[in-house]
Amino acid sequence: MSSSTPASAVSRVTINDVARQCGLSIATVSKVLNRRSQARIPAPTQERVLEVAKELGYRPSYLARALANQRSHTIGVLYAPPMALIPRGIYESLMDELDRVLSARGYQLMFVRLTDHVEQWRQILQDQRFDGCLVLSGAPPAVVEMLAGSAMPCVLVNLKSETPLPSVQTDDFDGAVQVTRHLIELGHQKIGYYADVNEPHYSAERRHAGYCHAMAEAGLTTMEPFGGETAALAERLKREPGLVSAVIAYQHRIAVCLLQSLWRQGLSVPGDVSVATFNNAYPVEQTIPPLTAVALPTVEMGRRAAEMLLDRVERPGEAPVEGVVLKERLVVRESTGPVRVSPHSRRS
Amino acid sequence: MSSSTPASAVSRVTINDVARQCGLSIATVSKVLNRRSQARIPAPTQERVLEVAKELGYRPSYLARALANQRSHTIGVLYAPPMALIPRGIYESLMDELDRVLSARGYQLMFVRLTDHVEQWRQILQDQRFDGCLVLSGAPPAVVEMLAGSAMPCVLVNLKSETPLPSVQTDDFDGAVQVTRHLIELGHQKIGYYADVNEPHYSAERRHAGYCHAMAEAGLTTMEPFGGETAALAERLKREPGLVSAVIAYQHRIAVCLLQSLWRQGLSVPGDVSVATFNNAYPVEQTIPPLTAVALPTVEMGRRAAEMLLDRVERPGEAPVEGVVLKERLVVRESTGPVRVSPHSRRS
DNA sequence: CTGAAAGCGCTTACAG
DNA sequence: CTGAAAGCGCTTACAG
Repeated sequence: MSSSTPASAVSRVTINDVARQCGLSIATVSKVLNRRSQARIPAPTQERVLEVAKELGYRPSYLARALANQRSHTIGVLYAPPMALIPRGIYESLMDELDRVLSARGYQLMFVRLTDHVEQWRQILQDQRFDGCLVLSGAPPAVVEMLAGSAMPCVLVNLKSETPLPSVQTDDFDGAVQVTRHLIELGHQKIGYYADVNEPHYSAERRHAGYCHAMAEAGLTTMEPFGGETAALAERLKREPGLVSAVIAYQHRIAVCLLQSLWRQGLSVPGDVSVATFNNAYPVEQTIPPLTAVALPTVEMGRRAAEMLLDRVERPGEAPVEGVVLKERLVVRESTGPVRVSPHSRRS
Repeated sequence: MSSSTPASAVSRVTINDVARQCGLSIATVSKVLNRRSQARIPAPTQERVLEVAKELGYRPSYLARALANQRSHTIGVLYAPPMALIPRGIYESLMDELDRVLSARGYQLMFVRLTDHVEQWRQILQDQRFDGCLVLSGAPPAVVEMLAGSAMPCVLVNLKSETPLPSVQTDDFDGAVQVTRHLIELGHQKIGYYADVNEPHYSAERRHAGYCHAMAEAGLTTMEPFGGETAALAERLKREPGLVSAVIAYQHRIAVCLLQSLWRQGLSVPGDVSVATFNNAYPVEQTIPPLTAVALPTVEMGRRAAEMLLDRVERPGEAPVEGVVLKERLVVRESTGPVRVSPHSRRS
């Protein structure tokens, strides 16, 4: 086998082989295989083509077909490391739904890592391999700008941009209001908010704003958000028992860490302090105790993003730029409970 | 804009535009752009081509290039749902490394869900879009068979097959021996093994065999593996305090559940029972207490798999079928501790 | 050093 | 109803 012949191309059967075997032209074979209704081809001919194609194990070349059609039926999914290849948590089910919807309509997903090497992805985004693309949160502004200036249909997923591009976002303000009200209803008055300093995502300010809104609405005083390491926060909560009786953590990963840090300090949840968070993603159900969390509508996000994108791909220029904002839903578990009269005085 | 013109194709600049602008043929432009060393093209000509290409924003078409070269520089990653789109835990860093190595060598990854709809993926695997593929554990035997019968270069990742195909696996037997010995050194004698009934993976028997081996080696009696729900197991451990002083769980997810179930029963870890597991993946470091776990060499798995595949893609027919088996490494944390003389008699 | 031409494997007006 | 031919955008012997 010569090194210039890819193994995958060995003795490949093409449309020519099928045509020859049938004694027909490739044009006719193509029409039969693509079920062009306007070309009325007699049933017997059709059957023969189908039969021969099957017999020969003919598979149309994706590359040739895409080139001729000027359409690849491939959608790019753009994401930025250091996020893991597939961003953790919420994206699992979102991706699954995206893939489900798109593959049902004949499209394939291709993932693109947005590395520092700008030329690499810029190339990929412009080399005709995608019919459209989905941009996940975390993508650098340069990507969004480039797409805004190009004709490539795209939808931003869980991402906000200055440039007007279609997007699917979540109502984090409302989610934050929901979880804060939940704590207030449990009798909490001193409720802290634990921000994630590493997160430039749009939800950061919306969640904090929602928390502030719900607190003000109930006539409660908002505190300066906590930050830094969970260990330091837990230690402080231990030292200052009356500081807060509940903490809302910006997202599930830091909430999980916080539970561990509180455990190390001997503080019980929700006995000494209630903990609630955002993102109803693994492992919030398996923590000790299970975490009360605001669930993002991940499946719906995936579905809407996929549909919006396909609309643009299949009817370019028709769909207006729209920003969909989906509601979140509170899932109450055991990490939040009624406030105690005397905050962990027992222990301290 | 006509609906027959994809938005992404609008006013696309091709090699013809560049050639015309330069007053050269497309052949020459192609040579310059591909840096064909044998064709000695004068520096001034080269510069002009490069300049014009840049000025026009020319990007070679992936489809045309791949079709002409009979090489797509795209690698398929085959995985099976119900596994999440990206299988959880260990695959995050494995995928990241795969992608890193492959993209450094000019290849892109494309993910393919192996759904029930067999024709769909069979099509994709044979339509010339991939130069090779990686098959992740969980893929149905039908996929492996098909690949074994085709000329497509492929490597099985963390997957065992009847058919002789190149693969990267882990030494789960040895990993199990390591963790069992660790518990034995801590003084444990009654060590249980908690199997995952839903897991047909090859590691299942190897891990159990390694456990049996280490137990026998120390002259200890192996018990029948536990199974079923973690809640039931925890309840049983509560009822029968002397049953075991340590449990090895088949994988991290069930270990995380087990910790929660033990907590519900009021059993302390490692005070009442030590817990160890496999897969040093999120969230084993954040659990209460942090889990002792056998780490799979995920980064090395990714690297080896990528390299083995590229060898086959770039020099077809040369590389022999090989099965690489990589060592695992024990990471000791707080969920395992010395055996207690009187097993949680305090409580029961 | 450069280019005309064939080829990669399809699709699609268009003409018969 | 069927097929010759042009076209999708490249690469690569081959000839000059």
